[in-house]
Order: sequence, then C-alpha cells, then structure tokens
Amino acid sequence: MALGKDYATQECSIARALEIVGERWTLLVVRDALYGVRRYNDFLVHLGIPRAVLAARLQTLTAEGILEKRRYQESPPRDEYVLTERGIALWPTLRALGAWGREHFTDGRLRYFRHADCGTELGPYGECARCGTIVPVADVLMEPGPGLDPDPVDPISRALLKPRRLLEPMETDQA
Amino acid sequence: MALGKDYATQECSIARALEIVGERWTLLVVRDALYGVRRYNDFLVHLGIPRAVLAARLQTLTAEGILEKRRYQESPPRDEYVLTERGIALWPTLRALGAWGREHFTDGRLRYFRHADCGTELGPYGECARCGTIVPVADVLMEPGPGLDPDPVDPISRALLKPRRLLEPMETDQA
DNA sequence: ACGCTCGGTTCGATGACTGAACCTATCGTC
DNA sequence: GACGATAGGTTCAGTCATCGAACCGAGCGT
Repeated sequence: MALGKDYATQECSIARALEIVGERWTLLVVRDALYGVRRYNDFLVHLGIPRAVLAARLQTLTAEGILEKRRYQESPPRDEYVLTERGIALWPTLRALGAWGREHFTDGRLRYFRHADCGTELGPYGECARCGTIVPVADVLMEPGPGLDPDPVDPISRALLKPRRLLEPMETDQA
Repeated sequence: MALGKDYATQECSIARALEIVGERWTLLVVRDALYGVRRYNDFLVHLGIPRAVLAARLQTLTAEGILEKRRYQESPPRDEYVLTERGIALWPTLRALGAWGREHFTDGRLRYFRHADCGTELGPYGECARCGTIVPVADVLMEPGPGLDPDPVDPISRALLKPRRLLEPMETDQA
C-alpha cells in the first residue's frame, strides 16, 4: 500500500491489517492458498492475475510472514508458497467476507463449507452448530455447489470440483 | 474496482465482496460509519482521505445499498450517510480483520469492544463468552484502550475517547 | 455585502495495475 | 546435443486510480 498516503494516521488495527492485506488481489491470493494452491503458476492461471503483480504480492506476503517460501525440489529448483500460522489466521476474515458476499450479492450456492468430522455446514463464523465449536481450518471440508461453473482450461478450477479439505495441497501434476 | 481487470473470472463470493468493498479506503469508511460517523466532513477529517476519493466511495457505497443518503436538515440542505442492514452486516468482517491486525501487527490495546449488557469483552468473532451469544452490533460498547493517542485537532478522534455504542450517531456540533 | 461552513467538483502530477514480451535454468526427447 | 516445453520470474510502455490543492456554489450569520 505504498501509495502517497498510507493509513498512518489511523490508530486502528483494521487500518493496520488493511495496509498489509488491503491491496488488490492480496486476499484472493490468501484465499487460494487456503484452498491448497502453492505454486506460482497455479496462482497465475487460477487468479488470472498479471505476473508482475503476483510476484509482488507473493513477495510482500512472504515478507509479512503470511506465506513462507519453501523449496520443494532441488533440480530444477522449485519453490512453493505455504501459509504460515499468521496466514491461516486470516480464515475467519475471509469466511466473514465470503458469507457477506454470498448473502448480499450472489445467487446460487457456489461452495459449501462443512465440518469434516460431522458433515454439518458451517455457520457464518466458521462454527459447527452441531458440535458447538469453532472448526479448525484443517477440518473444514469444501464442496462445490450447484452454482459453480468451472473454467475447463484451468486445472485448479477442476481440482476444486472434488470435495477437499482446506490447506490440503493441490496435486497439479496428474490433473 | 473498475480497473482493466475485474475479478470476473472468479466464481467466488469473496471475490464478489471484494469487488464492492475491496477498494482503497472503502472498508475504513464503513468502519467509521459503524463508529457513528455520518457526515461528509467528519469522514474527511477523521480518515484524512482525499475529498474526491471520499465522494466516490460514498457514492458507490450508496449505490450498492451499504449506505443510505438521508437529509437531516432542510436549510441549508444537508445529507448524512447512514449504514443500511447490508452495511451493518459487514461488522463481523471488520471485527475479524481487526482482531487479526491486533493479534499480529499491533502492540498495545487501542480499543476494547464489550457486550454492553454485561461488560464482557468480545471474543474474536464478536461473541460474548459469558452470555454465550453473538452480540448484536447495537449492543457493542467501544472503549478506548491504553495504546490510543488521539489527534487533538480531530473532533471525531476526541469523541471516540468516551465509551460509545456502535452505530450511535456522533454529536459533532458541541465537540 | 462579507466572510464562513458544508459538501462537493476539477485538474495536473504521481504512482499502481495491466498485458505483452522477454529471460534464465532445467528437463525430456529425439 | 539441438529442440521444445515448463516454471518462475523481470522489464516495459500504456492506462487507470489516487493524491493534494484549488476552485465552486448554496445558504447561513452579522
């Protein structure tokens, strides 16, 4: 958010948060990371984001400790970007934002989020009404809804047609 | 978000939400509205936002049904911007975002949010642990914390030094 | 008639985003 | 060992949003 004006005068943790994740595309990158996307190229294709912007976002997210860059093979050298604790902690925000967007601006259910242990659909705060608990991110099961119409040329889009747990890494190779 | 590229390809309610409230300053305007700010000039001074940008944000927020423009006196004609249901529904998102920012990027408590009925501090989801309920926005009491250091020339900043309920309109006149 | 406040609009300069092209290293294949 | 493909970027020109300051008009109060 290095624009002439930052939110410096705002003594407010919302403003601080927005300085870090408030830029265009940033929260969508984090969303994809929660969905299990880890590689530069997968982000690129699934988001349709300009390459330069993606590189910039991955760098600042890494610098802020939200993603961690990690080598997963040596030859050829390839890195992946994995969410840290701090990044995973953005799930409630994304959940709330998504619930608001769905409630007010979307028709047709695009995805369902369920408690993997019992199959109950999550409430607006990411809680399981049946178990009476906040569901840990890794126990959230994501399923496609009827309103979903995936892009056939995008392997990530197709991979998201199967029920998956959040954070479970994508297997793009055999896609 | 009328940039060359919108988030059109994203079949996702998070992306839809971000198209509406994802622009710079927008969520801070909504935050101030929750805090009780209603007038153009109060937003202007408290946010330190360029006038043209504020005018644009107020217009799109009104167009999207998040704020409502309402005449509060006839002579001279003056309008105020008040949150609608749809705008108030953004509270959980802002609460989650603020909790994340405070947890990871702020030192010193800036504000406390409590359940007005019982004084218990709100949990990260805006719930009252003691009463076991999600606290309605109008029953949230906001109090200044020790880390707060208000701008003395800004009447809104000073008004926020007193405990206040969310949505309670500001009285800027006698400030 | 004068200045003040409120709520804007206009405008030039700056900076972020976009899309396309280019680049490097490594692999698999012939 | 030349050839093309793939992953992960960087560079660059053009466009669009944001910034800050100036201007504007209606309706006060005096």
